[in-house]
Amino acid sequence: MSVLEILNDRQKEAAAQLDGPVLILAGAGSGKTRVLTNRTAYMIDEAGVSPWNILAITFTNKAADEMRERIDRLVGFGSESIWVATFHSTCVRILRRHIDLLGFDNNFTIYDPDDSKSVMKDVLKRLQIDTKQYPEKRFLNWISSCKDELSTPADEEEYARGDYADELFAKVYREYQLSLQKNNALDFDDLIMKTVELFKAFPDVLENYQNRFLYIMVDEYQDTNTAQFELIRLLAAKNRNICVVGDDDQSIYKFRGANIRNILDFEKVYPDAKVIKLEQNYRSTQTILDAANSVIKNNGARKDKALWTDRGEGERIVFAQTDTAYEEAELIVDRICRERRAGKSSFGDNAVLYRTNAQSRLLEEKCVMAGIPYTVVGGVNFYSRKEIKDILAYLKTIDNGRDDLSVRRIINVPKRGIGATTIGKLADHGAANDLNFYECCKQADDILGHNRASEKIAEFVDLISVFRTQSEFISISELIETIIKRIDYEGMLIEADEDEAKERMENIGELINKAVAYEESADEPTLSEFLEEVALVADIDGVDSDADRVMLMTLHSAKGLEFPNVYIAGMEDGLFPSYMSICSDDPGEIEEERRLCYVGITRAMNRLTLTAARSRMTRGETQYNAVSRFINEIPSELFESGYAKKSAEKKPPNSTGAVATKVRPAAVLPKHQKPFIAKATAFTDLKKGADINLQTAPDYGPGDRVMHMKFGQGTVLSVEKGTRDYEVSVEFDSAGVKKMFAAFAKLKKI
DNA sequence: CGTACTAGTCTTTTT
DNA sequence: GACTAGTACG
Repeated sequence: MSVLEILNDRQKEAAAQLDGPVLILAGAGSGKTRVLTNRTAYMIDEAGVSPWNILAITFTNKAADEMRERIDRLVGFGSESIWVATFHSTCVRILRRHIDLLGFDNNFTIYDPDDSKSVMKDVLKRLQIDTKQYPEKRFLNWISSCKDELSTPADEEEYARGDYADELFAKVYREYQLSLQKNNALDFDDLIMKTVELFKAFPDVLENYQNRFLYIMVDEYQDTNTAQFELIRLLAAKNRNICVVGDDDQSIYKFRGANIRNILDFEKVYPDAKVIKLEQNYRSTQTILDAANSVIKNNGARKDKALWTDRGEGERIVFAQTDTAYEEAELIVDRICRERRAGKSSFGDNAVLYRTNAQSRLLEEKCVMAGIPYTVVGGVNFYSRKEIKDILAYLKTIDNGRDDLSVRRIINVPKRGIGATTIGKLADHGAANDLNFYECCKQADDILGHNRASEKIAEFVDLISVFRTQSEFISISELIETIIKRIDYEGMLIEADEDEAKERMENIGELINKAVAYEESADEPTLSEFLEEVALVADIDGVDSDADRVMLMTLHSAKGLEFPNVYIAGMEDGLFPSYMSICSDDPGEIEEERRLCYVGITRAMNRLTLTAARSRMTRGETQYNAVSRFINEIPSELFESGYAKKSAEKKPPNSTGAVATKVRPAAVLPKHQKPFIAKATAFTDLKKGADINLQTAPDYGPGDRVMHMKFGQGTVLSVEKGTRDYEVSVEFDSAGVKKMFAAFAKLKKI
């Protein structure tokens, strides 16, 4: 049976059209991932395309992993040699090989926004620019937009001509780039821009990739920016087999440079493009779709679409307004508990979505009080935690001594008696003699004279060189453990704050787990590659959608996901749509918020609950907000009666009968928990398939008690033989049921 | 050189 | 209200 068999006619058409440019306009819930995966399977199994010639680009690692897994289940073999990756990791992969052509070292480091900020501070200080008048953020945002648009410092200088402010910006941009280059570092935006630069400057390199990627697919095309558009255009220029999938109504990343014209004008750029619309929605009830459609139709320029479903009317939408944000959180938590007690849903069926991360706090508090297991997506990124950044700075220093930022971060962590004066002297010397900071440390004796300070520096240099030597012989996880022990990081944490220390050490434990997982999944694990994977992790990537937990996240993070029950909190004018968008002169800003609302509504499969509070605390001040205009855009007959009253206490009528509310579609998300980032496998080729080293069977079996580093004690439920490893399912006493690979989990029988 | 306090910022969303 | 960066002082 053909892999296309299970698709509907439109989907089939989209999947079977392999040659030439293809634009798939895929409405929310119309099965676009299914089309992409089955299209790929069709290429390999039925059209004789080599997996090696396929490139699939997504925005998040999570999406990439899911796509690979689903393809894997469809094709017999070879899926591991498809290049499935995010824009950023694709570019890193290419730059690692060729960036020396642009004057960088191939083992460059990737700076996160935090690092970029430090560099910017330094630049502004050097140029003696008053940060009160011109805050760093403004420069950084502006530089980021330049890079999204592929504009170089030279372009900006040219453009500025005479205007003082513009010239200042251009000068800062130039200085900032020089600083990065000196540190042998790239920021996130550079990854895309430099790759385009590389392809334009070295056509032979580009051709090499054009010859490899005969078939290119891009997911979430509505969110591409100019640089990404150009990257794809270049790669596809020779063979023109480019298939893009997206939904202009779900374009929600304009603030990050996404250009909605990329999808709206696809047919202008590729006049011979085949355009296919997927309009049948398999996710939501008619009521939910009606609500989504009635909101989005208030937007101007959009591709005409009419989503429909045969799932029936379903339950009405609930709207509830409370007096305070506190009560709002209570109401939501209350409903979730009640539903669950009534056997109508499990915790994992529910997601609470909101506009701003700050809203998560109250919801979290209420969940804790009610004893509800929950997961917050986003907020403070795991990798921006202090302890993680410290350890990573050690690793970066060991890996690439040219990264001044990392060296300076750890030179006095833990305290070694090396102060700001000493660091300043070394940094000045470095700037004057064009040396990087670590080199100056090595020559501290000459620079500072032989004294206490230079002795301390020498000790530090020794320490790093010992680690460097060790790193040649031991694994990354062992290296981390060695560092922790050698510098007594735990002791340092305990001294700083005993209560916090435990949690911080647990986070480091988690980092070690991730290092182990990486080493297991990579062909030839290297420290550089590990560091780059870690740099490109998104909040949503590590989320396990199968755990029975309520999910709390921003509307942005929710894109691409679906849940039986969705709550959208904070439906208030000034919060959602945001105050900024309401005040803006550009009506496009409200339209973007409306698309965000559309995304939120269409996440719901069976039931949608919208809530608002009359007052809430923002920045320590109480604000009184009106009900969101988006609520008024939904026809009142779609709401359950009792709308706008204190409908909290009112029992929802569940007599609609048309739709069974307990149905949990099988297609939600892949089953097994991903061992961290599987991106490394994205680039392995067929060699690996031939050389499968199956783990030896674990020494435990169903019923045995085992111990896990992070989750503590638990009971083994099952042990299944997978393709590369044994997949173990364990019920932990405190953490619930987890599925994991035996090799990564390092379970100990007890 | 290290600590403790203060002032300022943040809150729109993120690879 | 929380966190951070910068400053003054021991």
